[in-house]
Amino acid sequence: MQDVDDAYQIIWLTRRLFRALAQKSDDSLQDLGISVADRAVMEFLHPDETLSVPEIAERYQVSRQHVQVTVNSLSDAGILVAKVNPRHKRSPLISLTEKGKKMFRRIKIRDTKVIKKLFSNVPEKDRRITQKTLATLLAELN
Amino acid sequence: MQDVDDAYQIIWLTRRLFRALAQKSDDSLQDLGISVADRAVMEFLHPDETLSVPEIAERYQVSRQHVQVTVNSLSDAGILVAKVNPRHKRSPLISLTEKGKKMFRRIKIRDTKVIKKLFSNVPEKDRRITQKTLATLLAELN
DNA sequence: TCATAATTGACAAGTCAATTGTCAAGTGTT
DNA sequence: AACACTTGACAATTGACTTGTCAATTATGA
Repeated sequence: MQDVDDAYQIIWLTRRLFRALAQKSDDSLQDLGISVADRAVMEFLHPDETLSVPEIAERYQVSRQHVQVTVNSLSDAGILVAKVNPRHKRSPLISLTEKGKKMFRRIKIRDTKVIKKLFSNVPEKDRRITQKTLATLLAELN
Repeated sequence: MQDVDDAYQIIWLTRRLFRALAQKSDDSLQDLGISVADRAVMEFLHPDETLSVPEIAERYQVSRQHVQVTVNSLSDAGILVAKVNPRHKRSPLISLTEKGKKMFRRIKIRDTKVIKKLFSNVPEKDRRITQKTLATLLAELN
């Protein structure tokens, strides 16, 4: 079973890592008053994407209702704007406001610092292979 | 920023993969009537570990209250037993019953099949590197 | 073109893994 | 014996989702 062993470990580590990362991410976003889910939505729109809610949901692979809620709350906070969608009166196009862009830039700068430190012991080649492996697994699952 | 790019991707993929795996895991465990959290606890006890609830919590890196709840429900289901702990009257030692062991063996066999298929396009060397990288990252976070 | 099907926003309720807090019983330490 | 820690039980809460339903809008295909 040697050959399945690493595979098992990878799956287990994914679970653990996810939780540890979510924790860290949460802490880091707390002072900005946004959640991990908010951040994810912002990522899809940064810097200049213009998408409808269902489009974001599709890329995020999450229910449109869920995205709707976070988009609404980010709009209330002045982080996103809805512009009229010529193709659909009921489904406006969402994008980041200036405030939203500035905020996301700040988030990314902070993240980059943390990530650099986090990966300081992982050689470039290993990063590439890991990235490729995880991407393969995700593709396989879909 | 090329050097941070793979790192970003790895983190993002971890999120996605986690959700996809949880989904899959959930489906696969459904007919046995156990949850992903239940499965995780069983894993710590399989095949012959004997641990108190706080000990499981520590290894799982999760609150003892959370473990307590799942241990209680698995005990009710006859999957775990509590034996008197000579060192602590209030904190019994938990282990798998025969039924629990049999169930976990079944789960593992199923998982192995799925995992083999899932990793069929990932060469052994890449698995090793990925496993090592994720372990490094997790260690770094703790 | 007109009926029917699909998409969408809003709202509601629920799920799942997990957390935090509190209490009382049990333990260990000085 | 006094005090601080550990533990199980119970309760409330959170965050990131899901599913379901309704009514408005848009797309389609006979």
